[in-house]
Amino acid sequence: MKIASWNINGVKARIETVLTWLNEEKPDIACFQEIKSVDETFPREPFEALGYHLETHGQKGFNGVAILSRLPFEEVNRRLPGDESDEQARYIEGVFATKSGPLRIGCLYLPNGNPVDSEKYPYKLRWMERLEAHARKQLEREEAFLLVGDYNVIPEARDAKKPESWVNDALFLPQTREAWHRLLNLGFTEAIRATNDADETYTFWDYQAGAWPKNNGIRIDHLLLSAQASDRMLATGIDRHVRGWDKPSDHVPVWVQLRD
DNA sequence: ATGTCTAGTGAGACTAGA
Repeated sequence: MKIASWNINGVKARIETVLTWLNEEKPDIACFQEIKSVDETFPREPFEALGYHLETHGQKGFNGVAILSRLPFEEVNRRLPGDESDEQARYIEGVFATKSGPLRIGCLYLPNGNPVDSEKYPYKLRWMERLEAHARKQLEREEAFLLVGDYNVIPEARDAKKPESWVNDALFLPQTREAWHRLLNLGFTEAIRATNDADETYTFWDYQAGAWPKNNGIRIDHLLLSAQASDRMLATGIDRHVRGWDKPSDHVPVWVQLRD
């Protein structure tokens, strides 16, 4: 089965692009970030018409996450635990029954964190601590567990065309990458890098300054797999061509195929 | 070439967030 993640940058502005991609790539499960819609006005019908079950966790104006699945949801959890005062819609988790046992997928939109001298950077780091605590707890289940989404983390210099321009950015600061490595070191496999060692492997190109035609990209969308999930990994991919379509998101889909 | 896009507000020559 194919599990994809994509920051779509607004579901209403992207509906035709997203439907075209779903018809082309036919993921079994698709995790979307930045839906920029409240749950009540999310355009459910075109996705349900393609046979998807759909669970959303949105808010007004920005952020927001959603999971589409051909399999029915056995369980849905909204919000990342650890801070009841956090109002930002950045995490939704679904559980599905598969032939090989339960499959648990967390869909996350990790805070950007810029500017770093504002309250936004400490919020990002606290959010990463909460994600690590949640991941540690869920890994104890010893299930196939995936944490996928827009991490807003550039793991290494080779994950940016121009790493020098990111050295003081919240996506690449040492504290950000340390938190990323603490998460990975709980025992996750980073699916893209485990299967693709190529340079210039990116998932985001800014709308500004001709970033796409210059291939001035960064790799910030990631698929983290528990041991039980990575044992079933067959293939991964980045749907880079989608960035060249009309009305593109600034991110492209990333996906992993698991043995059923 | 710091060259864009989306949603919200309320009607902008706007703002926030990314």
